Amino acid sequence: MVIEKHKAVMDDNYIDALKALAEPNRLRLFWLLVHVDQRITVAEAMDVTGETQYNASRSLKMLYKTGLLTQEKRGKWVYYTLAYQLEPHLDKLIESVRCLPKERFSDITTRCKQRLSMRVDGECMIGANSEEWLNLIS
Amino acid sequence: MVIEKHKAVMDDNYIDALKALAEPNRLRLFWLLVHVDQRITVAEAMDVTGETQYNASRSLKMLYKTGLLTQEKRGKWVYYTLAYQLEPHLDKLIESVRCLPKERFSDITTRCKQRLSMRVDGECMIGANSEEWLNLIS
DNA sequence: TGCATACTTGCACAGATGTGCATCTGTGTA
DNA sequence: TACACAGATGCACATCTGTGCAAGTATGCA
Repeated sequence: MVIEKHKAVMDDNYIDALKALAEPNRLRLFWLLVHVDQRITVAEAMDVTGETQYNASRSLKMLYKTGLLTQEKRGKWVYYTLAYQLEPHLDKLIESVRCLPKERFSDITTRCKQRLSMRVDGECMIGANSEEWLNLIS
Repeated sequence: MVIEKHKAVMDDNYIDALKALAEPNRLRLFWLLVHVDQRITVAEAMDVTGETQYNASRSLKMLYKTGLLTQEKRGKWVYYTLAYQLEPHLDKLIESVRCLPKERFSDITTRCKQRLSMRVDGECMIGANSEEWLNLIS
């Protein structure tokens, strides 16, 4: 029974990772984190993806819980980053996402670069839906 | 708009593959097809996994529709086989499944070998839940 | 041609999942 | 200490998904 439970837990982790990625918005967000090679805050994710605060927060949190992302709290900001040195099957899963055609995500890539350009010394300073951001993308 | 639609279709294919694998029973079945290096019929899948005819059929069909499996009809039997030479992101996805710890699937592996031993000249000859099969595993 | 068998599919229902709204927690700042 | 803001979470509801049941399709055999 203990073994059964252990198996179930291990299974669930991988299953949960697949489920987390099997949703277009989360896949886009994760693809971004795979390619941008940068930590990102919830507020930045909101601006880049155009999602609500709820969705951005939940999406990042979900990916974090599966082990695909790491979390780092800095003051009132929370940075999420692509995890490294994972188990082989999770590493391969990330590789799979990395291989997705870039053309699908060209819009999100541009917006992300714009948003990151608003950082100061590599730190996020401005919240979501700010005047500065709206001017930048208009 | 045409581009939008094209993007959606391409996305959906990968998304559907992730969804198809994000279900424990289908993941087990697919893992088996990745490792057994053999085509398999719905009836054999039923015996090996213990699933109903409905589930075995639907699971294989779903995996087939995502492109992860190929289908070959031979008389009244339908063989499903792992697909090769796929797009990079799908290939990596299969690699990911291949990397899953074998211990989780030791039971299903044993049963599959037993079931395949009932073949004649490499062909499936006996349906699901047969006397011969029930004797073999008892 | 009639029947058994292998597989697929439509239907109904229970459980899981995504989303908007509102609220709550935690942190920085005046 | 009071307030503003980043982020997390509970609730209600619509949608999606897995499953059992039963009927339908297709193939082989007598």
